[in-house]
Amino acid sequence: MSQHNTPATELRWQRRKESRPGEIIEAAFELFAERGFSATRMDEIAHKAGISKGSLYNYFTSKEAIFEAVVTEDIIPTIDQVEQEIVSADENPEETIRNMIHRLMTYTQGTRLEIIPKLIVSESGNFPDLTTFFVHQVIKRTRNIITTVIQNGIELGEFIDCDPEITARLLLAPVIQDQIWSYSLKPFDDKYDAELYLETHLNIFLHGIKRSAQND
Amino acid sequence: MSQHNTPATELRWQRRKESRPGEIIEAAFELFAERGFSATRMDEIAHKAGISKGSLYNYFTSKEAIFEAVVTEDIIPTIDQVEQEIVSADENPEETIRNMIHRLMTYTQGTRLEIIPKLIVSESGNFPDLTTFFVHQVIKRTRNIITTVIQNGIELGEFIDCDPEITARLLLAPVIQDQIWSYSLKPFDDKYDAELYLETHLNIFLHGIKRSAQND
DNA sequence: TTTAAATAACTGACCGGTCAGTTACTAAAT
DNA sequence: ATTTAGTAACTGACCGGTCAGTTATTTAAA
Repeated sequence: MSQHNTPATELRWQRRKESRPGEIIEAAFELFAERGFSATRMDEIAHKAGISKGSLYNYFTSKEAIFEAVVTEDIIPTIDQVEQEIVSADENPEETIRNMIHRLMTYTQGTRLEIIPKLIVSESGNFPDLTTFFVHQVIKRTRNIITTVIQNGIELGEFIDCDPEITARLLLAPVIQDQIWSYSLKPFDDKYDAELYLETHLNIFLHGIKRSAQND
Repeated sequence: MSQHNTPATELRWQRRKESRPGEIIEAAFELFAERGFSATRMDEIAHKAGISKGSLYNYFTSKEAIFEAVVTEDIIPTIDQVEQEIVSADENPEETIRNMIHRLMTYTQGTRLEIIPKLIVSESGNFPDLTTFFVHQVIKRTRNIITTVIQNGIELGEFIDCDPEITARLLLAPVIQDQIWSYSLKPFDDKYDAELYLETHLNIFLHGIKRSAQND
C-alpha cells in the first residue's frame, strides 16, 4: 500500500542496528494485519521497513520469528500498564465499569494491542502456542478484571444476579468486535460513529444489569 | 486432522460427477476455516474430498474459484430462508427480538453461514469483492431486519430512545463474536455455556433498552 | 585495518496448475 | 449375452513460478 516508512534520508547502506528491529516489527504487523501471515512476503516486509530482505535475517531468524515478535514484543509491559490503568479506585461499580472500558480503549488505541485480536483470530489454527499465550496473557487477564468488578457489583446488590464471567464476556464482546471489524470489514461496511457505539453499549449494558429499585 | 470424509466404500476410481462439487466445497471450507486460504494446499483439499488433485480442476478452475464457491454457494438461498424464518409475526418487540435471535442461531447452526464470518474476517484484505458480497448479502440484510424491529419498539414507546442501527449492531455483536470465537480462540479459552451466554445477553440487552415505567 | 551492517544474487523446496495416460462406465454391434 | 469401441471421470508425475532463507560481496563505521 504505502511506500516504506523509514526516515527520508536517502542513504542506503546506513547502519542503524538499534532501530531496525522496531521498524521491522512495525512494517510486518501492518502487512500481517492486512493480508495474513502466509500471504505476506518477506520482500514486502523488507521494502516497507526500508531495507533489503537479507537484512531481515540479521535481526530475526525466520518469518515465524517476526510474527512471534509482532504478537509478543512489548505486549506484557503494555498489558501490565493497561491492567494498572484500567483498575480504578473506589467508585461505585457502574462508574468503575464505565471508566475501565473507556480506559481500555484509550490505552490500546494506536498500539498493536488493537490489531492483534484480528491477527490472532485469523492465524490461531497455524500458531497454537502464540494463541495460547495471547489468550492467557491478554484476553483472560482483561476478562478477569471485569469479572471481579461485576462480581463486586452483584455482592453489593447493585447488579442483578448473573454469571459474572459470562457477563464480562458480554461487556467485552462489542469492544473486541469493533476492533476486529476495524481491520477487516469496516472498509466494506456502512460507517458508524464509534463514540456513539461505545456510549450506547455502556448505557444499555449498565441499565441492563443494574438492579433498579423495583425490578428483580 | 481427520482423514478424507467420503463414504467408506474403498473404491478409488469411483465416478460420481454429481456429488463431487459439494464434497470438494465441504472439504475446502473446513480447511480454509482452520488454516486460512493461503495456508491450505490443493493436495489437502483433494485428499480430504477423497479424490486426486487433478480432479479438482474438473470442477473448479482455480483455488480462488473454490474459495468463492465456499463463500457464495447456497448462501443466497440460505440467507433468504433465514430472513424469512426469523421474521416473526406480531408479538411485541421484546418477544420478537428474543425469537429472532434464537431462530437466527438455530437456522445457521451447522450451516456454512456459521463459519464464514471468521473466514471473511481473515481474508477480507485478499478478497475485497467477496467481502463486499458477504457484507451486503448477509451482514447488512440481517442487521436491517433487527434495525427495523428496534425502530418499531422505539416508536411504540417500549424501547428507550437510541440509534436503532447502532443498537442492532450491539445486539448482534455477541452473537457474531461467539461464532468467530468458536472457530478460532474457543479451543484455547475457558469453556463457557453457550446457552447461558445467549440467555444472559438477551436478558441484559432487553432489560437495558426497555423503557421501564419510571425510567427515562 | 578490521568489523559488521547491508545488499543482491543465488538456491532449493514447495505448490498451483497441467496433461498424458488409466480406468469405469455406456451402448452399439455381434 | 458377449464383445468392443467410445466417452469421460479420474489419476499422479511433472513443470514452472514463487518465495523463504543463504551466501558472496560491498561499504560504513570503529
